[in-house]
Amino acid sequence: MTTDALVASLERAGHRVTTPRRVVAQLVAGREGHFTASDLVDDARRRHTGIGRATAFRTLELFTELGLVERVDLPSGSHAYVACDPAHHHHAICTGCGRALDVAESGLGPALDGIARRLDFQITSHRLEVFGVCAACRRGAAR
Amino acid sequence: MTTDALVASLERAGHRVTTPRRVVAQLVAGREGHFTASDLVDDARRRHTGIGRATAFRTLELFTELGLVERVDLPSGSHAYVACDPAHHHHAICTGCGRALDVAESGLGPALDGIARRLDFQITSHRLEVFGVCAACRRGAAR
DNA sequence: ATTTTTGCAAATCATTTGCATATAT
DNA sequence: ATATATGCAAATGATTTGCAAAAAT
Repeated sequence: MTTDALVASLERAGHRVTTPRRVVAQLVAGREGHFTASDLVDDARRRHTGIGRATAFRTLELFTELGLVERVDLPSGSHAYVACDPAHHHHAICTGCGRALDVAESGLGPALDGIARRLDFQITSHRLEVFGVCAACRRGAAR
Repeated sequence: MTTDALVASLERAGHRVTTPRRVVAQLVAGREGHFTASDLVDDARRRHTGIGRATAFRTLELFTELGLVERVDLPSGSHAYVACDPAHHHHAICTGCGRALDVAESGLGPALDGIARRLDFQITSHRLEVFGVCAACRRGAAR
């Protein structure tokens, strides 16, 4: 996800393109793995952007609404964000490098159908988070 | 999950069985749906148990470690707990009544295998949360 | 006796909000 | 011009921690 793509989406959705939002977009685009809101705030301060805490949170919230960023809950219980494609999907989060790989939806359908049927439960939404080690980290770790 | 079962598990795991822990066990056992730690603290105060905030959090953490209670992340992003069987499983959370139904693991395996293969990702754990409306609430709502 | 647990109050975090000012349209 | 967005600092909420006193083994 590039800075430009983030900014373009903002504009397309009718939000104002401001300098602070550009900066946050840049910080988000520059991230590899997942990060917390506070990570981003620290990042902003460290780089002497004049971005305030509130703006960082608000912009992150906005990006989340637009589906440009997704909020994930780590096993530790803390909240993190990852940049992502607007299409619906899930993430496989590598515990080695923190990167999030996109998981295509396919494959889950039958399992969800089974659950719905067995429990007589009408599913309206679901969330799958997969944790593990990515190929690169497996190779790296074996070094 | 009964108070006794919770207390018995505590004992079995070599933790001291204290009055505050009994009380928290009772409060947990008395809950129907999911609840936050703060809910429990309020509950404790309302009933004039002498339980402090810290104890409530610590006991909840202990129960979680023992697998007697599970921490779930609601779509809102807030943390909640549900009493549950120690066996590994997931929950289907009803947005109507807040109750959590147990989801047997079966059915997810193939989907996870597919994900692991497609992404070349070694899965170590995963979390599935399903949200929707249970049969009782559907009937109730249709009343 | 000894170790674990408790309650309290204070500390720490994360996140949100009010509001006057600044900025994008 | 006007609506929207910003920064600040203060408010809020959730959770954790230090520590002396209390309770369980």
